[in-house]
Amino acid sequence: MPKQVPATRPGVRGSRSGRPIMALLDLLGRRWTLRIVWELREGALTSRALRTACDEASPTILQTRLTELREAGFIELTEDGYGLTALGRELFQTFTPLNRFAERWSKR
Amino acid sequence: MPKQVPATRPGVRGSRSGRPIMALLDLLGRRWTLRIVWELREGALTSRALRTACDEASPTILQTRLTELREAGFIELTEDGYGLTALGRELFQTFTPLNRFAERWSKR
DNA sequence: CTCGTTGCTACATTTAATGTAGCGATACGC
DNA sequence: GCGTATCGCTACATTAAATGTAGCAACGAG
Repeated sequence: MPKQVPATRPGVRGSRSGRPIMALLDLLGRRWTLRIVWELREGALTSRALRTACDEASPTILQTRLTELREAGFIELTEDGYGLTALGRELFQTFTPLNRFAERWSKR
Repeated sequence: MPKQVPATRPGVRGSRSGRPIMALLDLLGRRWTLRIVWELREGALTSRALRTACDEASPTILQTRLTELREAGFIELTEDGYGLTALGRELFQTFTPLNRFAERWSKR
């Protein structure tokens, strides 16, 4: 009996509730997803540069996440490499405050 | 050769860069973590109620995440069940805009 | 043609998550 | 006292996901 699987959007769990936030939280709550968006914040990176930026994460999972993020419309492959779409930049900005928060959190 | 493992804070990867945001992104980028914080947004839940809210996620992983989130100082176990700490509520608020964004995203 | 880099994939190994069951502790009514 | 119901939490076998290594085809530069 699959648990989170039956998604209405391919590969995105939690969609069955009809609450988009669940699908989004599920997508972002996969390993490296947040990190990828974060690393692309200042401009496009080639897939290999991105891999380096992501602590040499395995190309397998990086590719998987890149595909998911592309299907979600957050990133795109341009001639400069992978970059955030307008939507992706919007997404990034919604958790920009996280950076400031992380600084305070680390000092707790 | 362990990849993300050598954390300075137990169980939190990405800390070696010294950038707190990496440790935070890593912690939040684990399955169910974001969801748990989300589900506790309106008040404490017992572990079983939380499990129900989280689509019957397995108690094993829920317990793991709850422990991690407690060590991170985001949640605590009170007499009402698990609830967000002051820090946890702060964290939640940093990605509150995500909800509004998710609505727009789902209509793309 | 050769060399280097791109995006991307195969595949075996290792790690994480799932699903089911059940523990001890606490609190109820009986 | 005796059920019995819930709490937080754990054991453990199964299944799914991530890792690490290697290498592909395609393109451009020299």
